[in-house]
Amino acid sequence: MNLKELATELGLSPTTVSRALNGYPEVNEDTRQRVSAAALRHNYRPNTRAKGLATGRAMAIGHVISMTSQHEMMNPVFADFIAGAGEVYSRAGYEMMLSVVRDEDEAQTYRDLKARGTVDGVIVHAPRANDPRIGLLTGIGLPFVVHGRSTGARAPYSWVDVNNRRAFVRATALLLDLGHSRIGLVNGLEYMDFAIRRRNGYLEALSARAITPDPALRRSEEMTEESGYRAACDMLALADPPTAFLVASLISAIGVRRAAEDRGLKLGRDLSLVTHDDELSYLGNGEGTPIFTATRSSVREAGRLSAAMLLDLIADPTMAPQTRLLEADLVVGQSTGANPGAKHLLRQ
Amino acid sequence: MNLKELATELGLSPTTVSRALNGYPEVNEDTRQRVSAAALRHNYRPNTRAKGLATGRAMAIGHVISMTSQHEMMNPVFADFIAGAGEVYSRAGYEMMLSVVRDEDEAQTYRDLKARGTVDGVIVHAPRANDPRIGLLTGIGLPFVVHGRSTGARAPYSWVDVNNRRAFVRATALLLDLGHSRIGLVNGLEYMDFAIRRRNGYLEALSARAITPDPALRRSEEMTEESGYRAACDMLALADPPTAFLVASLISAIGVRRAAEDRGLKLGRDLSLVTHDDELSYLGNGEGTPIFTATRSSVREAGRLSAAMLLDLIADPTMAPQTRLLEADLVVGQSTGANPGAKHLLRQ
DNA sequence: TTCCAAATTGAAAGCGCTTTGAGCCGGAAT
DNA sequence: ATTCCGGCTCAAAGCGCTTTCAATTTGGAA
Repeated sequence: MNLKELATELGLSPTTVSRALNGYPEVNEDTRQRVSAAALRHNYRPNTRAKGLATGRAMAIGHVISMTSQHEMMNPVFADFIAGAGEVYSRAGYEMMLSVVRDEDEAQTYRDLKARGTVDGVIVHAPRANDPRIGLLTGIGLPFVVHGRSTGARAPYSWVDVNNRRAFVRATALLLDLGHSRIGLVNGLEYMDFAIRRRNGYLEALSARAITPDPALRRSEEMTEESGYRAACDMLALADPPTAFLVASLISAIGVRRAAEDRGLKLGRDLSLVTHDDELSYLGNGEGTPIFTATRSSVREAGRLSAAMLLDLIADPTMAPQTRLLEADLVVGQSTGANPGAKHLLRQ
Repeated sequence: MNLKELATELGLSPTTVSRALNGYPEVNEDTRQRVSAAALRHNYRPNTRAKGLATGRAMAIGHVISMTSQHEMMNPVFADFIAGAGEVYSRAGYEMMLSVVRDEDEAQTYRDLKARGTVDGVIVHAPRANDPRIGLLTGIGLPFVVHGRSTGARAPYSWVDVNNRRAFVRATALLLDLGHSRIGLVNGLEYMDFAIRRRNGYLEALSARAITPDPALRRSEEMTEESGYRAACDMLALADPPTAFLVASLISAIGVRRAAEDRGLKLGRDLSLVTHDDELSYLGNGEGTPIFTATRSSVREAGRLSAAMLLDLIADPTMAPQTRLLEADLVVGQSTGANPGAKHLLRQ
């Protein structure tokens, strides 16, 4: 059933039917009722492509997921982010298009998306320092919002990000307050912008207390359970091991916990741990008291905000770049406690 | 830059340019070269919507993710599944469309997708027993492939599934062989088809050894770390606790491990555990010897196979429904061992 | 030399919608 | 009575592509 058929059946012109369904004011109310009823009866929906062709709008947003050929890692926060974004798109009548591409094809993918008019805008995931995608997208004139930021970007651009630096400053300070001075950082890959900011937060908090950071207490890897485990094992095997860990993801934190338990160390008593928690739906951090003390920020909410911002940008292309900095909560759970070896210091 | 402009610049008709770019045989080879070069030079890409309108094909596949309003869970295997499917789509020139909808809107979403011609086919995720989507999609004539199966479906339909029953029969048998007779089942929600099949496998293996299953040793919940933890805590607190667990997901298994460690039980020594492992990219099960003994099957590969099957079905609509049953590997890791309390039995 | 088939190109219609510009009608204003 | 206007409706063009059908050219067969 298409517009023409529907119009014929109603004894109206396609013009009027189109207007009736799109809420134009000049159509008679009775007519509109008749049209709506008929449309409903036949489950009529305007053809997406025809409508898009006529209006010039795709009513779709692109998400490009690039996969490094070496370690084909699917970003675990991705699922929750798009769940949030998807809610917003649905409500606004937009579709979400996903492209899974190899790293080296990413730039061409954006160019294609623009040239073929497949989408009205894109969300940029997992930005790095000096991320080339920002310049590229600005250049080709495809509206975009970055989930995260890119240190080193020259011109302004739209983004939604968590205050990663601040979160890790506070987390580090918490551990320092508990008497820990040897704090291991189990970070994500440090070409990722968020990881850079978290490291900076960690270093900043240490230097605020005049503590010289020990490079042996820093690891930067893909955030898997396995890498968290290995990082913790290695650091705990040092002559002067850390008494606390600051971890970039709940998944890595689970690996750290496994390493601790391998050595009979109980978290919160023998060893402290603070992790970042993206509030992934399938990885709850305990229901009452959190299992892990954590810097917490909902990635799903970030998805909602990014999507809404992008739709605004598309609606009004003259709008200046928008930014939104979210603060992470610092929630205290069962994985932190005073440094047992430093009790005498705390008593002073 | 559109077709007409490109044609004008080349002094050709749009017809010829279109044919040249689409590889029709009747165009002169020299002409084709000229056209290709010009297209490349201007980064010309045919407009998706115009092309779709003219050909009647959307060149897009839909994935509808429904979210129960109660517990807004994003299926953790979803990300890896679409990574696999996405690879296949890209190679074939298809786009992937994602719709995040509320449970109650799901049926209407499929109808819309069909009526608006947004996609050429869909993948059905997370099927339940007697899943209404199968009848619906068959009825409206939208090609589809189910990732999983639906017990109780009347007519044949296309699917890609793991042999869940068999996997859990084997896993249970392994535990029985190790002398465990009280085996706790930490299953997913049992309206999910895969969970039904896993439970059946478990029960079948028990009855094959004439063991009466104890309902107190069975839990069926959403597969989160927290629910795994709670299930294990509850069962371990029984007067006659299980000596082994069979778990439906690596995430739940991590919760079970936490429960075990809370009570000072070491996996593989004091308590055995076999879990299903979907080989999620961010949740590796150890690199050498697996951490958990597991029934293993790559969900990413299932994504690839499902996508390929769907594209075949779309290419030839007369094709009969296709099916593909994958066998899970049973890999022995560090989480299983002989039942310490049953050693005397084994020695017999 | 004539004719036909093959090779190559183009004009135009059509995909299903939106939107511009115009038309029609009845009643109010002049 | 004439003009004008508001309220509705419609014809037709156009969005950018594909594809049918027709036209033209060319080379060789007759």
